[in-house]
Amino acid sequence: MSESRCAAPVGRPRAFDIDAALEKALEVFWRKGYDGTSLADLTEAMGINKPSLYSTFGNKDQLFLKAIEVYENRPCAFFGPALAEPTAHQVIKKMLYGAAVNFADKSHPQGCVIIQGALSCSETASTVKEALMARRQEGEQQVRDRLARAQAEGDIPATTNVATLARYLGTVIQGMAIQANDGATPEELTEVADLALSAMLSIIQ
Amino acid sequence: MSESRCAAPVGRPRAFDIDAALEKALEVFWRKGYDGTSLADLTEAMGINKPSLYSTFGNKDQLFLKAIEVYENRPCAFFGPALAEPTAHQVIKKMLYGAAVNFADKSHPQGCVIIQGALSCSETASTVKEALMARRQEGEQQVRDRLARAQAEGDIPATTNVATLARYLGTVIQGMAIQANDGATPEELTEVADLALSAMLSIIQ
DNA sequence: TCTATTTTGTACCGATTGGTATAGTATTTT
DNA sequence: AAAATACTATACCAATCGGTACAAAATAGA
Repeated sequence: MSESRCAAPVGRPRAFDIDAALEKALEVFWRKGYDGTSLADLTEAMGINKPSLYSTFGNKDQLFLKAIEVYENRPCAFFGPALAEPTAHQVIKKMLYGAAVNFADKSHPQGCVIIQGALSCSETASTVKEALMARRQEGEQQVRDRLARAQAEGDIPATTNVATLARYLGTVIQGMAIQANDGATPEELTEVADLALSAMLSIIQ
Repeated sequence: MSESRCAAPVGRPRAFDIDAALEKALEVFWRKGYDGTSLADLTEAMGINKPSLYSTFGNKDQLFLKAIEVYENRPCAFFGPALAEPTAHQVIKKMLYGAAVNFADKSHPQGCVIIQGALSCSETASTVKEALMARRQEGEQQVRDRLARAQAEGDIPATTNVATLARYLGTVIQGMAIQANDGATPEELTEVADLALSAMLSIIQ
């Protein structure tokens, strides 16, 4: 009758909290990017030493990938709920305002780690670069699918090109990440969101 | 009667063309970012060795700054002419379509080195990061000033907030840089530009 | 208490980082 | 031809890079 999980493990107990350490790692990657983050940066921020890091998380690449999973579930948790809104109008609105407020939030690094974590980078970062690119494209795909559903439901005119609409939404959100990096406030980004929203509403009626 | 310039200099002549070497350096920085680019990357691409690089360009920081000057004058030469257009409508249009075509141009790295060259980066890159941030903000300031002039000339309604309009334009252009990095084609970015343009036109009449 | 097991801290690995000293070479000036 | 000057090539520097070997330490089960 082996314990399914959470059994007291044999051996010396881990002296740190995996999730808390991951959040620290995320913050460093978010602020400095993959190339700009050293193992020393990570171990210092996480409060652990290199053997613990490697035995727990694999290597720098895998730690980065686990950190951005935390990012998607915690700091950037506006995306999924926005998609689940009942109307296209509300989906778009929640997404734009969510990004505006979240990207400029001063309680963590500004912008979005999925956008800026490994944009222009070395060859050694190509794995994580491609992972981030894939996530961005998947996000846009999800928006496209959601808008196509709205179109099928009669929520968006049949003449509207939802692919272009989704790409436009992605573009504005990605631009807001850069703006947040340059110090834009939540209020300033919300004004941008207002403008983008009215543009999209004029198209989906 | 000292020659004012271009006199045959004394000593062993330089074996490479400074401007051509700068263009090669720009391409590497553009593709890999400041942190992701090593001195070895640079010397290989430029076809020179390190002492030549250091005696001619100073150091990695200064080489980067000189490379982005080349960028502004050559590959990214749509910005200045767009500002010089006679009407706000034409300024905005030229800028959006210029970015759309330029950022996705496959004859050089995609996107914009001023946006992606040192976004999230190490502390050693903070000098160039701040230089890039300043250029972005100056660019937005120039757009804002140009739109304010258009407003004074009656080209834009007095009720329009030109600061928000300029920030929105900057946001869309910065977002298009990310889209270009993700493989968006000139046509796809032009569709985004179409949408952004119609949104702005509906505001400036 | 003893053994098995796991994590921790230190110390280390070769490779690479940005940057430079030095000697040799190619040119202009005298 | 000789001297002065400036660039090039090699070889090197300390520091840091990502990653690991190894032994001490801390726990569970017997």
